[in-house]
Amino acid sequence: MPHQTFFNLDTAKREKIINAAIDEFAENTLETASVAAIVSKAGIPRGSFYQYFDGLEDIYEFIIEYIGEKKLEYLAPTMKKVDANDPFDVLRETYKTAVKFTRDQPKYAAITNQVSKESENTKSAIIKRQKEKGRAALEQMLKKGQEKGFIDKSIDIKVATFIITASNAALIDYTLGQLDEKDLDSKFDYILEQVNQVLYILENGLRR
Amino acid sequence: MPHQTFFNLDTAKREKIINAAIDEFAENTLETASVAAIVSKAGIPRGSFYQYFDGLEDIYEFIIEYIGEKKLEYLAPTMKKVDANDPFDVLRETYKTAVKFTRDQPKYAAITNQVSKESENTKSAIIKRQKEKGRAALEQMLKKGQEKGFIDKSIDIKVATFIITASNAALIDYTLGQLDEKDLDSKFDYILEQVNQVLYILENGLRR
Amino acid sequence: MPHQTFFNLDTAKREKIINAAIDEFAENTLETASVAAIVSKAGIPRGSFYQYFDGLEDIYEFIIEYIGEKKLEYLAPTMKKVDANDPFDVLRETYKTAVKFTRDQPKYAAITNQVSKESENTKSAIIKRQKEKGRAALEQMLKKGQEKGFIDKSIDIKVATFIITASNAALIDYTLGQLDEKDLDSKFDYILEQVNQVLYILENGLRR
Amino acid sequence: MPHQTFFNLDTAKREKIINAAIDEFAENTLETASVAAIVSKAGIPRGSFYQYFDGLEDIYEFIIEYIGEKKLEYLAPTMKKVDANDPFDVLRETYKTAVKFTRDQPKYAAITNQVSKESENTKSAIIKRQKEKGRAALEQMLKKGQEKGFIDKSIDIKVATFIITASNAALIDYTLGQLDEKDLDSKFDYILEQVNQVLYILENGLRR
DNA sequence: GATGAATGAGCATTCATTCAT
DNA sequence: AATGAATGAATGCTCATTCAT
Repeated sequence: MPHQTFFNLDTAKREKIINAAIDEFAENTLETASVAAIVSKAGIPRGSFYQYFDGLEDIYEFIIEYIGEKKLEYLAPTMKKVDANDPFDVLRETYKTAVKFTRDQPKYAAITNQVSKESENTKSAIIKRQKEKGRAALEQMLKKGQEKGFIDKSIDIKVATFIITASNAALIDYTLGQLDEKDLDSKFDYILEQVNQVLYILENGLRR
Repeated sequence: MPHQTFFNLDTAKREKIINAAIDEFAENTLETASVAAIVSKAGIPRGSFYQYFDGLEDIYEFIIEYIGEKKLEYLAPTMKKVDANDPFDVLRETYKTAVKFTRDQPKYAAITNQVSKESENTKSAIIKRQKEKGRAALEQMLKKGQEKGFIDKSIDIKVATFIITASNAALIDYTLGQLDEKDLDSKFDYILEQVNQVLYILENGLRR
Repeated sequence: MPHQTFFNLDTAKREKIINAAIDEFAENTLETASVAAIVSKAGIPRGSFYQYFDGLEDIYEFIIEYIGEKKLEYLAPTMKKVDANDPFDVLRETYKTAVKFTRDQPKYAAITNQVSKESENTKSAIIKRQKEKGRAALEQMLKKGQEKGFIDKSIDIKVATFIITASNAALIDYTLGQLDEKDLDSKFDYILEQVNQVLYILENGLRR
Repeated sequence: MPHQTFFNLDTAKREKIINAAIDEFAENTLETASVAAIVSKAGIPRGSFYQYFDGLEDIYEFIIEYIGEKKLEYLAPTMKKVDANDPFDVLRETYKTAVKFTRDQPKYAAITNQVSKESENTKSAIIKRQKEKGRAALEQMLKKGQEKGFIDKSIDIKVATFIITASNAALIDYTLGQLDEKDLDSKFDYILEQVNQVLYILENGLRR
């Protein structure tokens, strides 16, 4: 966890540091990222960095958490609609929102993407928790759908969550790769079309 | 690509080097792996390494290819059965075989697993090709299934391949994490059960 | 020398700082001690430290002097008995008292011990003075013993002081090492026995 | 222990490194010495240093051992004379030789001096061993003297060794301090005079 | 006077790669 | 072709001290 000193900083400076770190972690894993790059991007002295953080891992975990919250905030309104709707419609919309998030915040998505690729048996408690959080939100949604009779009762919701999570992560990764390029808008439509097809299969697979 | 000098080596020495590299890459990504560790494990002089390879990336790509072939050899017999059978039975068996491969050759599987996590827009042509190869084999299988009327005609086979690949990669990752532990056999059965549930959903989703 | 600000502090705070410094210097030399550790142990802000002291060396010298006084207070009553007694009995008792001091105040002794190891040509005036003080007290005692005819007249008292100081410092060091352990009491008796043997030799060497 | 690579170096280079290290350790403790200073003095690249040694501690221990041997070589001829002579004559000569060593090789002596000041309960096995070696040589000498009836039978030789070692170390330290200055020769004579007085006391203390 | 953040020099260490033998 | 030493850039991190509030 960052030291109190970090939270005492004025917002502008804190954001400069956060953005520098996001830049670095969007382009690097924890292993290839460097403190040197972050302090240089943020324009702060090396020593200050260590007054705010324990080290690279510390800021990494902070950023993971920070981005995780942003993504959840982005997706939550959509996912909440499950109470009043067919869960497959909500799922479809959620997928779309996730793809939009990737388009609008590619750096954030790149980091989220890394987390999703982290091995299930990672040592980092924060990454574990973050992965769990994402899964939990989806699981909750599916459970409700099953209770309301939309989803085949014989299906283990944990397994369903597993497949959807995996498919979604793969889609995000695919999207990130595509969106590097320029003709962003046509690509975007094409991706949403693919999303629909993925959902067509999953819906068939799950629906009662 | 390794230099000719590497292929001129007698088999024993070449394998010593290959095994050392496999050991290293099973426990490390390209970024965290080190030439130092490989030459030390292989017991060859540092200079020799550079006489055989251009550098770390060079041997990495060689190993990726090497392992990819091994895995394909392992899976091919199962996948070929598609000509005479219900493709879902074959898919089920293929999943099982993939999980067995993970159990029997955890180092190989760990490396394969890394490849599957490599971003779609990786710069490495070899990794791209390797990922493509795996996908192609599966796609071929599904296409046949669709032609024979087992799979819903309206489904885009590329998308189906996408979901199955993603689900499978996630399963392998999950399996690798579990198989670290001791009560291997009971774990193994449990994993196969999960595989069946995943397949139940996918089958429902795809079958005509 | 500490600034006036330090002496203006209320006793409780001043002692908190002194104790923190004693802790640090008991486990470290000047070179390995750190301001960081002292302020952390004392629970005072970094900036305050520099308002009280010029730096590490400043507080070090203050502590050396502080401890030196404590030790002298501890030993003085014993050493003063020389007026009415055989100086060798007093010397014997002084050695014992020094060993007791080590047992009762191991931190103080550890610091004293460091001073005694400081090179004769140290640059620090305070350490020089402190070493000199200890020597002077002993020299005074021996001189009286020689005047009263207990000590061989042909012996240079400075040289006698030299040997006794060296032997005593070595004994204290030895004692500190032993007293780390648990069976303190039996160790303690053993050490006093060694002290007696050292004194047997010195007495033979010095007595008329 | 230094790596084999270090011993493979040609003598000139190896000695350049040894001398650089001796320079550094003569003026510093292990804590204040730096790899940076050694490589700069030796004129070798930073990386080479780590190809020869594990780190600062490694070269430190090597130097301690190296110097220890040099000193023993220097003193051994003198100490061996004990077989045919009064041990007190030999002790006197040994002290003189030790002082000469200090004058002739002040850097070596400075390092030896540091070792002698190392706490009895040091963690370094090499320092422990080195201290023990010095003690053992002296103890051997005294034991022979006692057997031949020169030394009081009731004296514990270990204790005698203890006092002599302590006195000698203090003398060396004193000598090093004095020899910094210029009028080396007159100082030297003065020191030898002090040595004689120390020995006068010790001889009285020990002789039968 | 109290505070605690800012600063950047300094350190040990690792590493891939080159090069001389 | 084999060898293994040479190289120096790069990294994470600590620290005493200064400075602004």
